[in-house]
Order: sequence, then C-alpha cells, then structure tokens
Amino acid sequence: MQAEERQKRIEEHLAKVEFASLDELSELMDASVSTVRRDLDIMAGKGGVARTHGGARLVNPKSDEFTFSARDTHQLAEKEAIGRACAELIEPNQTVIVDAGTTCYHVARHLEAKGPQVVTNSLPVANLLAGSNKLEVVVSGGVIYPRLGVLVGPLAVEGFSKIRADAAILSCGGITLEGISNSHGLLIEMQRAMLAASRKIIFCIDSTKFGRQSITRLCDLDVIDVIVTDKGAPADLVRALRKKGIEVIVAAVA
Amino acid sequence: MQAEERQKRIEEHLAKVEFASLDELSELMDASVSTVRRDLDIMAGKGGVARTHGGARLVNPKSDEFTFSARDTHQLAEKEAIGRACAELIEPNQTVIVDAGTTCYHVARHLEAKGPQVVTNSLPVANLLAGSNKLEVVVSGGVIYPRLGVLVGPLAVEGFSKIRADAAILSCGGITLEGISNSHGLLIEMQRAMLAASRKIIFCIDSTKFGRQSITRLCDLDVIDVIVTDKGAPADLVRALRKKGIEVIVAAVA
DNA sequence: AAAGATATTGAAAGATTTTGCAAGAAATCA
DNA sequence: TGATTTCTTGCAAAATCTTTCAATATCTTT
Repeated sequence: MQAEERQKRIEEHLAKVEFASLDELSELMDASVSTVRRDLDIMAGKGGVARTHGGARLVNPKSDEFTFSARDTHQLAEKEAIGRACAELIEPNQTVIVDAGTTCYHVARHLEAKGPQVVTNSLPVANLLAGSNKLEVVVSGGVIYPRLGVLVGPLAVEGFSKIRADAAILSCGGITLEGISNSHGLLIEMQRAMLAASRKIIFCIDSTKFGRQSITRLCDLDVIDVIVTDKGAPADLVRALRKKGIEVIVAAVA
Repeated sequence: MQAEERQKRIEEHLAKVEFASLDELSELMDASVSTVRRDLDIMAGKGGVARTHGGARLVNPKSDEFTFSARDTHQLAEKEAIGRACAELIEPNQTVIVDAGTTCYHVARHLEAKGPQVVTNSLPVANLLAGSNKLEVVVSGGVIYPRLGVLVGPLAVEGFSKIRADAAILSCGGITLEGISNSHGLLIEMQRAMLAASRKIIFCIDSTKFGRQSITRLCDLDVIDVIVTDKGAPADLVRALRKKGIEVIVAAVA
C-alpha cells in the first residue's frame, strides 16, 4: 500500500475511534510499527492528528463544528433539518450573513430559493451558491484557513465592518447559560464582526453542542435573537433560553 | 491500446478506487509499468490525478466546487505549457497576485511547489490552492461574478489597494501594439488594482489573443515586464514586443 | 507502397525513497 | 527505584523513480 493511502486510512480510522495505538494501526494497515510511526509524524506535522505515547488521537474531535467537509455525514439528518428550518426565518430579498461550518452550510443549501443577498466568509458556501443566478453572493476577503476553507484575518474582519445585513446565521462550538463559545480565536474575531453587522442574530446549534464549552468565549446569550436546534437539545436548557427571551426553534427531522 | 484510451481508463478506475498502485494499473491496462508511469506523469501534469510513491490517487473530488476552469479543454496543452513556464518566473517565498481566467488557473497549479504567498480574486484558484499547506492563500473580497467565479466590485478593488506583491500574473482578452484590452469593465477595474499593487507585471496570453482587441482598454504595453505565450504567437508581433523591451517567453508544449 | 522520420513502448541500470529492524535513550507505570 | 513500554537513531533491504536505450509501431513523404 502507498504512503498516502495508508495515511488517509489512518485518518479515517481515527475519525471513528478518536484514539488508536500504534500496534492497532500497524495491524490494520498491515505495515510495521515503524512505518505507522513515520506516517503519524507526517500527519501530525500537517495537523489533524496528534501523537500520544503509544498511539495517536484526532486533534479536532469529530463533533467540532468547524472541521468542514461537505461529505461530513455526522448527524446529517439533524443538520439538514436545522438548515431547512433556519432558512425559513429569512424573508425574500434580505441580506444575510452566513458563517462557516457544516451546519451553516446546510442552511445555505436552502437559501437559494429565498433569493436574498448572501455575505459569507466560507469558501464552501461561496462555491455552493456561486452557480445560482437568483442571488448575489458577496465574499469577504481574507486568508484561507486551510483545513476549513474559511477566510480569516484582518481583511475579512474589515470586509464585514463595511456592511449592514438583515440577519446573520452563525454556528458555534458550544452553548451554556454563560454564553456562546468557539474553538478558534481567528473565527471568534470574524463572528464578532458578523454580529456587529447584523440586525437579527440567528444561531444554528445542533444538540450535541448544548452544555458544552469551547476554548474561547464569543458572546453573551442576550445578543441572540433566535436559536435553531434539533430534538436532542436538553429540555431544561431550552426552557432556560426561552425564559431569557430567546426564540428557540426545534427543527423536526423530515 | 491507444495512449489516450489507456489514460481515460486509468482515470475511470481511479474514480472508483481513489488510490491505485502502478502494478495494479499495469495489470489492468495490460501495459508495462513504465508506460503506466508515463501516462500518470502526463495525467498529473494536466491535473485530475496526483502521483504518489508507487501509484496515483484521485485529486480531491470536491463535487461542489468550481472546477469549470479545469474542464475547459480548449487549447489545454498550450495553457498548461504557459502555466508551467510562467510559474518558473516566480522565486520561492514571493508574494504573487493571480488573476482569474483559465490560463492563470494553470499557472496556479504550478505555484504550490514555489511556496509563495498567493493573492487572488478567483474562486477556482482559491479552491485549488486551499488544500495546500505549503502556501498561504489570500482571497480578495467581492461579489461573485457568477459564470466565471471571479470576485469583483469595490470590496475587491479595495482589497488589492491594501497590499504590495512581488509579482502579478494576469491574463487578458486581447493584445495589440496599442496595448492590452479585456472584455468586462468590472474585470478591468480589478486588473488596474492588481497592476498598481505589484512590482513585476507578468501577462499570460495564449497565442489566439494576439492581434485581437476586446471592448475595453486596460493599459499600455510599457507597464508589462514579461509576456508568456505559446508557439502560435505571430512572430512579427513578438519581435515588436521585444523591441519595446518586454521579455517574451514562448512556452514549449511538453 | 516503400523509405525514412518520429513517437511510443518495454526493459535495464543506477539513484532515490521507503520500509522494517535493532540497539540505546527516554518516558511511563507500578 | 526497577521493569516495561515507547521513542529515536542508524542502517540495510526492498521498492520505486529516473534516465537511457533499443525495439516496435506510427506517421510523413515521395
């Protein structure tokens, strides 16, 4: 087997099990431990996986909202439902900011029919909507954050500071009663700019994010107008959010 | 079996299995390993597949992306040659502006090895290079011009006004002794901004553009440092350009 | 159709890369 | 601490790549 193929299979295996020992991988790949070790060193250099003594683990757990892949089938039905429900909140001919992340990507898939103007810093979203002749797509500038296909940095922040939108559709790494948090500092900067540019703030948060906290704090709950989630969201937290005046929409899987 | 047929079958096989070894392909095609190796080299040059040690893999089949440029096979070999020759003009770790257009797209395919910083307003180029971890890709902001996947408009122009690059790689709709011209007013604006931001101006112009004029005038010839073209370029015009002090590189088809 | 030119193919030799192994160093665990 | 596991390093074997060359096939020209 070739090195690249082996590495891809290692990555796929890690996506399933999170942790794997060298012996385990060696046996699975039918290669010596040395070879697996070298593969992991290469993969660790590129990011994505991290070495541990005796094995490796995935750097970004699979539930991380921002490890983007259009093929990501994790909780696909739920994300699809959230996407559809969220798109319904948008009225025709509005200007909408769409964040990066798989959940927001699914929202974008339903936005074309609305014919609004869409502003995004996500390459996948831009690609998705570029072919449409019903809506105008504005891309923020910025540096490509490689693995995720997100535009970040000063140019991106500046791009959003220049516009006003009717609504912003965001996602995040975690939500608790203390507020919203996310995993990458660069993304936080972007999202702050999006929040500042929009009249209505909509968060699309699948149920696995409830009660979790990511490394960086984004904002308080009171800036949020609407949260769209799926059935798995814990009832007590949903109740508490509603008591705070936030409209919480639980999207039903079709 | 014909070379083309073999290559097509290799591509089809790779579409199924994603990775294939040389031996595997050799057996499947009933051809020697040497021949398969040569086929793969050619195919890798054109894109679509990538070599690995001992085999080949399908280049990321990102279904949703803008790959229209790659599919444009009009004068493919010439554009490919121009792309390779043009990329050789870039020195390691330079900042390069890459324009939209199919010819520039082929230049971008050869830029990864150079490891520079790339600035572009082309979504296809951005997508192409997004996966690379060797170079940093900066995307100008702007509105997506649908058919071409180019970012245009004030945000885009502004993005370029903020940067300085070592070189700009541009294409155009036509070149005569009176100057360079292009077809869309919006693109002209962008290109003016690119010209202003760069120290060295390189135009990639396939031979069919020589002696032609498009609707809008972009610039005089004297802002140009280098022109890269293919063998079909009329000799008298090439001579005249050289007399004006422009370095004209005629790329040989491999 | 024949002769020469050109292109393609398969094979072989030498260079390069990858792989597996083993010994000593470093880290982990009881 | 001592015992065990894992890591690093160096090295030789195997696989693969590059280059070259002769044989074959294809194209051009007459």
